[in-house]
Amino acid sequence: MAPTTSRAAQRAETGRRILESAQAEFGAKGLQGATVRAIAERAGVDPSLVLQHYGSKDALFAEAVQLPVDDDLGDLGRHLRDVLGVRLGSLPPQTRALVRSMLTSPEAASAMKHFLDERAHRLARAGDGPADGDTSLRATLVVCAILGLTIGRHFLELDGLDDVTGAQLDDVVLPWLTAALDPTDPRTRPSQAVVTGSATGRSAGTNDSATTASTAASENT
Amino acid sequence: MAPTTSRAAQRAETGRRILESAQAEFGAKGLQGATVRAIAERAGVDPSLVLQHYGSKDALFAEAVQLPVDDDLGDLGRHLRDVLGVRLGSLPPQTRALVRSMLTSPEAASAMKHFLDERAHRLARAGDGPADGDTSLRATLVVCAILGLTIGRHFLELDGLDDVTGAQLDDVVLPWLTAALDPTDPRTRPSQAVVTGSATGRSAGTNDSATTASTAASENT
DNA sequence: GTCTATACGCTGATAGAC
DNA sequence: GTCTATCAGCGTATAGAC
Repeated sequence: MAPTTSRAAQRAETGRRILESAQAEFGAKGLQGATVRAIAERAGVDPSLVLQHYGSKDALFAEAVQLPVDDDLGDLGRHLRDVLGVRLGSLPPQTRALVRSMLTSPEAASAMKHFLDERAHRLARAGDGPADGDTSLRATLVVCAILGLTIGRHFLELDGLDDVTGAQLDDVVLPWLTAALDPTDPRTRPSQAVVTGSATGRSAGTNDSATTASTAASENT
Repeated sequence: MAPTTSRAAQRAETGRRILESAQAEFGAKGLQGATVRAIAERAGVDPSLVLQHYGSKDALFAEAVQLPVDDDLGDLGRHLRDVLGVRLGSLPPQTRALVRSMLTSPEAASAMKHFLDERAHRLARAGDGPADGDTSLRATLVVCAILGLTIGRHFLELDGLDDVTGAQLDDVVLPWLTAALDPTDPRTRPSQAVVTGSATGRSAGTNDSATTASTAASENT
């Protein structure tokens, strides 16, 4: 476009293309699976140029998985919409690359751990309820649930998540997640709390095996 | 022991040791990261014996990630205790190997998807509430949350999960998970949020102006 | 600045000696 | 039955020609 396409600008542009290709390749194949040759081919450059720009494959990976600054943590609903791709077309390439490699690369695992730890920490502090001993656990619950949903949606493509609507997010998922943060919510208390006066009769159906497990609290390690 | 320590029995025993070593190695390094040589060394046998017994590395992996038949799905609390290692010392080696590789191996991803899909399906059918359109979503929510907790606990070692007690499982995690399955819960419908104070209404502006993550999400091949 | 050629290690897998 | 020796391929990374 501009007539002044200096060599430095050209090089920077090439570096940017390489980085984008690396994000895509890392996001698809992971750190080990992605090869320098494939990244170069995707970027339309020579393999040696990739190492020329970023020194090594690991250094390139470290650059490629730098997550965008997570501005507004408070808006859980927006974040959930982004992460489930209801609003975004898909996951951001940095996130996809980091998640893809977090189980097989110690560096990626560490980066993801610190990212989620801080998220949980900020989420715990943002809670308005009294900070009891379970506060950090509750925040971590939410963070892990979002992580599990991200994987189930974008990496495993589970059947139950392939067509979630924004309405379902607001009506089902979001209330459930916010409830986990509230220690006073009846849903996160020991005994089943029937708040409304028998709204649907035996809605708590204790004969169902899924709800009977909270009785035996004797076991420990 | 028996006088008939035949060569066939010896061979079967060797094969079993190889399989155990493979599970441990796959669980630690993943399918790509684990090498036939390392598996053999862990088992105390020659590398060629590994291929001799199982034909190929992929075939060995397929054997190694055969999850134990999940008998009683109903007992969510027990499953949660197992999966978080509060009861078990750690994750079963098959599970660990499969989870470790599910993001980088298409075969492992497919195996995990089908496993979780069936789990969610059975969980949805076990619900006593009326099967509305959100039933499969609710069951998948629980399944994904457990998956996320498993990863956060055993693979990322998040701070908020490093010392969960059985009591916390019963008092906060379990009620939260079971609540997700119940559509008749009065708070499973849109209610006021706890933390954000916004984004609870369904029609909360879905078209924000500044989203940092969506900038680099345009390019693809 | 970019590409060619290549060094070097490690991988899975195979054939044959003991 | 088990192990030794080896092959063929692909990986990253580097040195030097254009």
